[in-house]
Amino acid sequence: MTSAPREGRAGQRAALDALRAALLAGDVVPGQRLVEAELAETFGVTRASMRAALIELTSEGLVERIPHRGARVRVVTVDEAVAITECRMVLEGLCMAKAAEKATDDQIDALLQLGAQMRAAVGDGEPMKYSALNRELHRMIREIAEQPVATELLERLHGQIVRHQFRLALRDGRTHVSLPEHLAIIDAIAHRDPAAAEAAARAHLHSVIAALRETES
Amino acid sequence: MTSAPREGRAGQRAALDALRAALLAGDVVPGQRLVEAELAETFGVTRASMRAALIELTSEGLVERIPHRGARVRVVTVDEAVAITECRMVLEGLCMAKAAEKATDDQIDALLQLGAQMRAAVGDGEPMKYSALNRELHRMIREIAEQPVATELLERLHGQIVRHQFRLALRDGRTHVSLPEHLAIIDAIAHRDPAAAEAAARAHLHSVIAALRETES
DNA sequence: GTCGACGCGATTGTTGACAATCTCGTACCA
DNA sequence: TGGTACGAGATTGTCAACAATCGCGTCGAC
Repeated sequence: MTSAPREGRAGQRAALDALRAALLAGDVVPGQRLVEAELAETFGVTRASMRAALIELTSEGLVERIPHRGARVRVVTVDEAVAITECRMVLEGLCMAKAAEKATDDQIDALLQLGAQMRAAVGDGEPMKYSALNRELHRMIREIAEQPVATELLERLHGQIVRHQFRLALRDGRTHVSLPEHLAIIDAIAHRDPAAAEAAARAHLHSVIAALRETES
Repeated sequence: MTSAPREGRAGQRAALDALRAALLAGDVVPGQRLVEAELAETFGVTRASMRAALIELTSEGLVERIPHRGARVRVVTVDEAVAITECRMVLEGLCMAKAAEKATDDQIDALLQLGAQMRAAVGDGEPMKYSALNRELHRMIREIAEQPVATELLERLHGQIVRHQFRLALRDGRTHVSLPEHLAIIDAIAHRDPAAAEAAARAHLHSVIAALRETES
């Protein structure tokens, strides 16, 4: 269990990972105040360690810190989520173009297999499984692309909008829109066509942006 | 002067800004050790404040911190600089496309005027002035694009490669390659052509990447 | 009755001291 | 002579107490 508080030892790292996990899992609601002393006791570390963790999470964009007024869970508006997704769009496009250039035959086989699993998950009406496969697909593509900078940026940006992503995934019929877009990406990489891969990535995230905008009624 | 050490007051922010300025200005050589106590005394803040600043600068990618072994100025290899520039390429492309969509007549006038100044600076053989105008151009475009997320990412990435940028700017004839690329970007935005603006941005940074690669002999 | 000043409780920011860990030079041994 | 164990010094990580600041409720004046 990562939630087991370890007294003192490696306090900062423990506090950082524990709080980040809690934020990404949605255990704390956006806008909620994050009082240093309170969190420190919860996670079994000292206030200094928790303070360092909060500073780092602020840099990651998960937490908002105002001088002398404390930290809160950062609230990401729909407009910000759109801006973030626009950045993800071009960065994913870069990764997928590079993946199309670099993919080995084995890696392409793995991608095709993953695509088949995703198709099956949608056919069987298993959105949670589809979502997990989706994450695995993106992770695998980033691994193939070998673009560490883009990978880090994408992971950071992803962390900021997990809440919105989650809400999107719940929408009915979302998987039926998403699936062919992902299959198109896999197809383009399988054909080693960087331009098509980038275009497919952009088309996919354009669709995500449109869906995001629909939620702001 | 921002470099004047203010005792105690707003220690963390002061330490952060002071050290970041020193790193960006190249006052400390890459790989150099950054001892907390030493820096704290230099900048007139406490060790805790300097520690917080180092954590934040680590997240910004300017500093490398190893547990129990201290912090050092991060060294960015040419390969990393290329990867960073690839990311900048797609993000700048996004900004310029958006700028082409959103630019007002006044803003286009300002861009054209800046372009004329840049042309003049190159003609007069003033690379430092050209470099300053260059930065101003990119800043202005980001302002027009109104894409805060991309802007922040670009500034962060830029900070990591100032040293390489600086070395590039010194190369003879670099401005004569760079100028027409920038003028093409301005032209595309002035014509409100997002696709052309993005293509011009990419062409420019492709050229920067090629120049970077040439430096790794 | 409304507006502004004051003070209290809560929370963050800072300080100095202490403990844990690492680096590097030195001595010892095969 | 080469290699390993040891220890001193330096540096980071941790801790608890103290000072500064902020939000908010209360009180008083007009």
